[in-house]
Amino acid sequence: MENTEDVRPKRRGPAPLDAFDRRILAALAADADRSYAALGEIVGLSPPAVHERVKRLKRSGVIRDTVARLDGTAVGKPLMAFVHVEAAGWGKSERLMQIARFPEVEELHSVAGDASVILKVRMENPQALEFLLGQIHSLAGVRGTRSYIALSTYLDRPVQAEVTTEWPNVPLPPE
Amino acid sequence: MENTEDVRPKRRGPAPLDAFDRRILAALAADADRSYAALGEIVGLSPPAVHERVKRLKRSGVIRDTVARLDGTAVGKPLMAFVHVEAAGWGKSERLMQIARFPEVEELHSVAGDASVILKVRMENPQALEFLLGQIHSLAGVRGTRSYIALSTYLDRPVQAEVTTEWPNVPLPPE
DNA sequence: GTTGAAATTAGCCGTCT
DNA sequence: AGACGGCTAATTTCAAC
Repeated sequence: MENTEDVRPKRRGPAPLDAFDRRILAALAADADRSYAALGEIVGLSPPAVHERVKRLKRSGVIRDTVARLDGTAVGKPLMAFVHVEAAGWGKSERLMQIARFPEVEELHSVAGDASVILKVRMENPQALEFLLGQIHSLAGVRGTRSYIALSTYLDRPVQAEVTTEWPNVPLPPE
Repeated sequence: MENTEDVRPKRRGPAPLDAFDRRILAALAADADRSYAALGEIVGLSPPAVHERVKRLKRSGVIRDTVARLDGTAVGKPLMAFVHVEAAGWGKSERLMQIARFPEVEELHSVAGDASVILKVRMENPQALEFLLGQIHSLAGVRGTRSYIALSTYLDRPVQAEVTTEWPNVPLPPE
């Protein structure tokens, strides 16, 4: 055979995740406070094997980081809101990025839709939100904002490793 | 003295967080993969003292859990979107709650504003979003939805223990 | 990937400051 | 309430198979 080594050299892009990887990721996304031994029991591997895979998944960036999730109310931020920012020009100005410096701002996305940027913020009270909105409005090119204050949070979980497979037509099991 | 024991018995509500607690929470929210010895160095306490506090913070619920945060694209969900659901009656129907069963749904909040419910979803492709929107529209009382597809995510971090104190007038440091 | 052993670390006493 | 010492059990980590 000749000339096969440059056609799809080995694999392009990141290594695909096998069933073991998926199970490890699902387990760690649900609770990262687990020993490799416990993980091994869950996914069906030995502790060193799990350790090896976790190390690889971290290196490759599949696992971004592992963090403690705090209770917003307990740390003095009972008020959560999404803020839609409508920018005149093109949403991503360097100045706008600066609002990420506020610890109250947790997420910042540019989006397609009738908003240029969506922020997720969490703060002490409405006054703090008012102040932040003032800061945003003071930026050049900001046409307006719309805020959606959370009344209740029914679900708040990290990225799930699982995907919906029974597809289509899983007509939402009644109750 | 008489009759002082029922007036503010000791303390009501959760114990307030002191400066050490704040530092511990900030460190763990940024990276939960730390030994108590390392944490102690950061916050200025001995390992046992840190251990004691972390245990208390977990018991009291200030630390909800510690999780691995996965890369959406790497797990096959490159498409993130916020979906606003406008419900006819009162947003929180039991049926609507059932969409939390989809692993693609990460957050579900009822909000004040011109949307009854806001969902954060992450999925494989637009077809998957179309399917999910179909499921939502099939629910009784759903008047309509508006979707905001994320083009770029500039910030995505957990609840921060810090709060903005230099307040008001921190005019967003120029670059 | 598995097994088995070594080096760290976690977890838990006391007691002292 | 925290520091310190030591102690045991558990976990991480590295070795060989």
